[in-house]
Amino acid sequence: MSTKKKEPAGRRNKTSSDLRSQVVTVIRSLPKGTVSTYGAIAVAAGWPGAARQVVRILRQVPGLPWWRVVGAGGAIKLPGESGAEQRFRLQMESVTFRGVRVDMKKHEFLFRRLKSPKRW
DNA sequence: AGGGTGACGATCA
DNA sequence: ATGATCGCCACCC
Repeated sequence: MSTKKKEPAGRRNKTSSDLRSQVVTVIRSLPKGTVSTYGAIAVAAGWPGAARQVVRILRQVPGLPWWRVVGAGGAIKLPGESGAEQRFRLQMESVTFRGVRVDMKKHEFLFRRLKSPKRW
């Protein structure tokens, strides 16, 4: 074994395409009338801390229910017209707001045990 | 190689 | 609640 490279521990070494497909799957699993956050999706996809990548994927992959993904606390992060459209689409799915943010108490989709004791 | 960017997120003033 | 800062990650000059 010559020059064996060590991978930084703790970091996912899977290719971005793997993670990307997982993120896509997670996003597509969001039921109508529910929402999730960039960060939560990253965690659910096994990619904690990669909220920004979730955004990138969201923009790059067509056909995803992008409007069901909001910022932490239910904030609409999309600027301008796009943000208005997102809110409109959500309200169309009976998602309610509390001021400028989604009422997460009622609509946030909880993925299977993001944290919590054993068993996922 | 080096630096800038973003639909982020948590923390602090 | 608002704005600044810092940490994070992949992508694009």
